[in-house]
Amino acid sequence: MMKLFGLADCNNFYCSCERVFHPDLRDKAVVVLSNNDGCVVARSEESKRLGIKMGVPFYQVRELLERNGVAVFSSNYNLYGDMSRRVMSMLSSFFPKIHIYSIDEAFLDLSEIDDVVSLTEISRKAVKAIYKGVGIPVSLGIAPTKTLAKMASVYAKKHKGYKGVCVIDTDEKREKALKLFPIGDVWGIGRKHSKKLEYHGVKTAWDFIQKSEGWVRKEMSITGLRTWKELRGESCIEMEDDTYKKSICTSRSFPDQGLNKIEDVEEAVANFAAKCSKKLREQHTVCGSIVVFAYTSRFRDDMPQSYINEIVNFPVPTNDMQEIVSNAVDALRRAWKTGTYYFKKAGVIACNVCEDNAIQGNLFDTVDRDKQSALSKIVDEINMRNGQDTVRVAVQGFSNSWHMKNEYISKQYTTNIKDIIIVKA
DNA sequence: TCTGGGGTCCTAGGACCC
DNA sequence: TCTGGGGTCCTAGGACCC
Repeated sequence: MMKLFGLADCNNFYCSCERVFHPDLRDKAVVVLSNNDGCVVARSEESKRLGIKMGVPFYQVRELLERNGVAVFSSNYNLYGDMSRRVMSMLSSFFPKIHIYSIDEAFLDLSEIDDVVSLTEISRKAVKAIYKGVGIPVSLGIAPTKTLAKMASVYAKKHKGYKGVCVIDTDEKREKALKLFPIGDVWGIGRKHSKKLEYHGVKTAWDFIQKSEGWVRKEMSITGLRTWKELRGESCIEMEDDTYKKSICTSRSFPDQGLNKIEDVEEAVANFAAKCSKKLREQHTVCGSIVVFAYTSRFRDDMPQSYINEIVNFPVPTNDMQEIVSNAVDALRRAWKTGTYYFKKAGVIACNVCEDNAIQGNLFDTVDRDKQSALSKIVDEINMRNGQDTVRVAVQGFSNSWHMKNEYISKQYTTNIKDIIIVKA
């Protein structure tokens, strides 16, 4: 009996989400833009064929998109998050142990299953059911290691004949798959390593595993070696336990030229800090410190540059909104330099995150913790019932100067009652 | 003119100690 | 002040992922 991993990957996820609510776009070119409509972050197959690259700035391809009648959407994370939850919940009804890896991917623990034939059948059933139930096409790869399962999912997506499921369970299949797989597409091999490997004559994943263990260790450190071993069929990356995030970041770019007034940046930072505290509470953790950062556009060498990076250490780890927000704003004020700078991006990072049941008391701690955490909890509840940010700390403000631009946003079909779709009889 | 957001892990090098 | 080995801890930066 062979231990196997599965990887379920939603095809062109954001585009597929938009298509669910625009069935007329099912075979048309679609792209989804990042926040502020800055870059292209998702492309349908048709858009990829037009030569639109991942991450390209929107303004550089705007004309090409218009000329080809490509449907353009601003990113709608409420919608994608909700669709993701639906896909994951259906997946876990077919496979008992899954680990959600990203908004559109999940690893499956298939160690209990020893019959590959029935496994393939179940997997095809799952793919079919998710498409029927949620409307999202999913590709499923199955193999003895996570890296190979990722590779298998790419084949499952590329070749219709697989019916959404590709299994690499023998050495012959593995060799064939590796020989056809470009080294830069391997999970764990990024741009830098791929360039270096190509320089050394490595074009495919197969070429890579012909290199010696010592060479790989020396040139690519132990992470590269892990990828090498996984491609050879030796599993090194196990299923993770569901744990909490070790750092939590909330940040945004500001539209147009950016913000130069401290009040505006303060307001943004206050909101980022509040959001961080909420994320901390949601995963039942506290943070020992935060970093407040803000910087000007690196693309504008004609304008003065500034980089703020201010750390706050808390006497006792906290997830309290009031405490995190006021400290973040103080830190920004402390680090603010005189002069005119247009800040293009800012954010708050919560660091030294640990579980909230393990807080160590501190002699100099003066805040009433129980009272504060009760307050935060009430704030979260009210916001959940009545919509985001119903209750806020004063400095979070209501001005609109730092908010995002999203000209092409679709509606909140699944999460906002006002936008519920109307079915015609 | 307009260039995303949120993570993890590893390593090298500096500070500091004996 | 210079010389020297060896250890730990921290941080910045790099590389990767989606």
